[in-house]
Amino acid sequence: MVIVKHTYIADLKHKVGEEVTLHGWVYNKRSSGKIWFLILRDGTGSTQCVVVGGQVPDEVFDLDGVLTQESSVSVTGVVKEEKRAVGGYELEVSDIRVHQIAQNYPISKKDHGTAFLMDNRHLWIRSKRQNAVLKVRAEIIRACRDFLDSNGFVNLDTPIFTANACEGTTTLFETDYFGQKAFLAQSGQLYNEANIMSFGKVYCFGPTFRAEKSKTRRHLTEFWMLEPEMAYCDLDENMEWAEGLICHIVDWALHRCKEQLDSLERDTSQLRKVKKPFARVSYTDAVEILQNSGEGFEWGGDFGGGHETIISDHFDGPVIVHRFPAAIKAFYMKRDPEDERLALGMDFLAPEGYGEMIGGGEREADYDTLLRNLKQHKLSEDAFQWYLDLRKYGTVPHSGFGLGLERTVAWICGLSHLRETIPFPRMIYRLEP
RNA sequence: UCCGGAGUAGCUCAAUGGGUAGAGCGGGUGGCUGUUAACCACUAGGCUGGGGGUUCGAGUCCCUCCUCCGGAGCCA
Repeated sequence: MVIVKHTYIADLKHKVGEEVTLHGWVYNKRSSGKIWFLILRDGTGSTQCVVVGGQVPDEVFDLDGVLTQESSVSVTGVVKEEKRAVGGYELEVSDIRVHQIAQNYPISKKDHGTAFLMDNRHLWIRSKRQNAVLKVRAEIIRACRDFLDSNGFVNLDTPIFTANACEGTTTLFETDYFGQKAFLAQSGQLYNEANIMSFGKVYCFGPTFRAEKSKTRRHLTEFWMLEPEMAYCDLDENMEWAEGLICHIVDWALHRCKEQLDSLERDTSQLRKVKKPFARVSYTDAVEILQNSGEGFEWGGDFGGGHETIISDHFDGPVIVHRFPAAIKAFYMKRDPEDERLALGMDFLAPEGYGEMIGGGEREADYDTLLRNLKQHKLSEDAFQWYLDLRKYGTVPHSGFGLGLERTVAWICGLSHLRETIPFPRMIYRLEP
């Protein structure tokens, strides 16, 4: 069913010669005495509206001196093809209806600092650039769901209030749950592992919370994570799913977000190079790459952002790193049967220095081994009783991963900071607006 | 928590070796019939982040606190 309530700026090219009414906000205004120009934006784009003295009632013409940036107006006029207008079309105004005159809009047409813009995030999202980024975000979400939905995955969302830490290591936000301690979820994975035993392939997609006091452009305290989980799936197949998902996202964005990526001046040649199969490198070989590049890196450590960049630059494209030292990975990761020191984990590193987008791996499916790992990590056996149950009643090899949505948006859009990839970012020093 | 950097008009930034705080944008007033972050003229707007110190004199030098930005660690 299609509901058409009114005309949008994006549709003007199909309305040449017709009289339409646009509903939007004043983006800019230029006056030249007996003629003035109103740049209107409506969320789908912006267009120039021309107001000519003598061709409209005086009270409409006099709005030149009244309208301010971001005032809300409905503009009626005939659509005209016009080379002089940005976008190629303009509206010959016959009437303007004012909804409200905006007062002292704080964001001007000139440059602003990020601190000021973040304080005015509720207004900043109206800008063309933020509109483009957030549109790409919405399309990437569609791409993720489209890929999984059309590949037999069932979307089952997992709780945000949880009683326990999933990995024990990272800091969690604590809340009061009717007198009991509760934590905000940092992953839905453990619940996904229960769900796959009913549905085979599932995914959850929602906000997750990390109370780490990270202070970098690559971290938010609240971010969205897509987490697929598959029964009867080993590490190799897991990597193929991750690869397929990334390719689908990139493809989708290149086709459906052309206009947005153009306006963000994203060089898409790098994105076009993202093709299957991705390079795969073991942790051990990656360490060798680091050492050969002159980094004093020792086997057993975790990669930092700089290390990831060196590794992905070495492959000039996307790369999946696999089989990490078990000591630096979570208790639920399956050990490599060929080398007990290793865990069957994998990270997907995006090119151009964007680093880790995906982290995941094959899960430990054996009851006794999992119990031993729990104890080694000094986690409470009681709290994980239900999780251990999954290994008692028809356990199977299974794998999954988590994709950081905001990091993916930043990479696709070519942004240097995650704060622009979500409407209202939450960071260590940013809880408002 | 550690290491850098920055706080001056509503916003973005200037201010030579301490010596009367300026510009652009935005606001206000006026002008202009095709403007493209339009332009031109005039105009209002300041406890230089807070506190203390040195000095005849501090935006500038010293101490201290606060806030923000970038990076490290941790991670998606």
